[in-house]
Amino acid sequence: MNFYESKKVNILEQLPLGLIEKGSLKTFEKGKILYRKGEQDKGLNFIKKGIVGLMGFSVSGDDTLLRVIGERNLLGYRSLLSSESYHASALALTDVELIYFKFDSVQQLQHEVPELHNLLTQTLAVDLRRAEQRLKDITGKRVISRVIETLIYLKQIHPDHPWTRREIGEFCGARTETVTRTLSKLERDGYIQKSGREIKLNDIGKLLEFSEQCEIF
Amino acid sequence: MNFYESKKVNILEQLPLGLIEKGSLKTFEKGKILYRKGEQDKGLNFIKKGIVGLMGFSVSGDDTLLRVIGERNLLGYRSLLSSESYHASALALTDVELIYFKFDSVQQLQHEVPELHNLLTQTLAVDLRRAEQRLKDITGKRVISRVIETLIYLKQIHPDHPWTRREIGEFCGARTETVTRTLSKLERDGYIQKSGREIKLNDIGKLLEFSEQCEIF
DNA sequence: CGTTAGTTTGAGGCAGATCAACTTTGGTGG
DNA sequence: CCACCAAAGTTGATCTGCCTCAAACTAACG
Repeated sequence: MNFYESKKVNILEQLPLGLIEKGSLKTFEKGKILYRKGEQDKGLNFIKKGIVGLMGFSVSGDDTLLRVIGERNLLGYRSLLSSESYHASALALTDVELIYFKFDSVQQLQHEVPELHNLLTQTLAVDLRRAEQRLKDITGKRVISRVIETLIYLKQIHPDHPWTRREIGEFCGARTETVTRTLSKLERDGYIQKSGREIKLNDIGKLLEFSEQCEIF
Repeated sequence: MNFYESKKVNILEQLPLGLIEKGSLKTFEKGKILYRKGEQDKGLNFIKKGIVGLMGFSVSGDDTLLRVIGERNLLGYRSLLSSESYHASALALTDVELIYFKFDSVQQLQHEVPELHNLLTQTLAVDLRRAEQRLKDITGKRVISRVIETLIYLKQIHPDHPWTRREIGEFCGARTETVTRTLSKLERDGYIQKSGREIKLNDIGKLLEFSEQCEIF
């Protein structure tokens, strides 16, 4: 079980119809900010359509893609459940449609939809594993392994999204130029195929095998 | 609110006496492994005495200190709440005494001690913030800032523990030699005082100010 | 007091960043 | 449908922060 392995969970099943009806629909164009680091808001956002990136922005321009939230997933639960303000900003990586649910407190969530509360606890636990594994990878592994694992992960979440070199780099801690060079090498060695902006992974098993090879001194 | 800021929570208040009596006492010498990555166990460990490090071990020897669990805190809740196996190993950083509570399932925890379940959810959410902020720092900031913030954080958790260069480095993604050099520089510039193996922070505000200065360009 | 773990300092190397110039892609409006 | 343009990607040259290796020193502990 590594960070790039992901089980898809159907959050929708845990959202009672009554709740959904109370939610309000919002739309954001690609590139727009859904919310900013530091803002305080006790609410949940259900991503109906599109992909959202949880971003750690930096003055010097080396932004980090902390988390990727795909369709039919929730956003904002970490802040709600910790009663903290947002620790990062949410960016629309595509055009996004979401349903926003307002809560007054964690207690309300827990009381009104206890199953959802439990599901979110579990999601937090999985997110934490993923973040800590990436923390380990980012210092311990070379860039080629990180790019490979990031490719696999991002493709899994949203196979059809044309992930940019920038996004891949921001996720695994590398510059776009470095990602480009790495992808070129992977294509030369027959592990992937690039056609225009599209990246096709030939064989995930072989890729992971190659990734491990690269770590042996 | 950054990763190195930490609020102390008293878990003990949430542990009913009945539960504590059912727990079993275990002791580990410094350097011993409490549990290993991959093991499966539905239980909680209450650290009665000592400090535990959650470690990401690596064949090449660049280990990562993922989390530090101090006295009167719990360990093992991420695995319990996600129903996953341990994603990292737990290492006794000092001699450790703990009380182990066996659970059959998340449901049991939630049913028998719902307040504890809620507290753990909140803890997960805070841990996730911390991990993601470190993820951002480790790529975006230079080693000197990371060492400074790590010093502040580790000192906060356990002021009296003689944190080693290795532990500091394993926490912030740096080699012991690099940590040594950084600490020497910080001492030369009057920000800290080293006496033997002891590190004294003169002024946390000044340290953080200096940390930010180092990030300009 | 010897042994082991931790610290310090120096010299040299390298993975990946940075800088710069150029090409390709894909969306937009005329 | 094509021309245009901004955004994304590529490639090369150079630089550098931190790692690596090595060797000596110091603290802690049975």
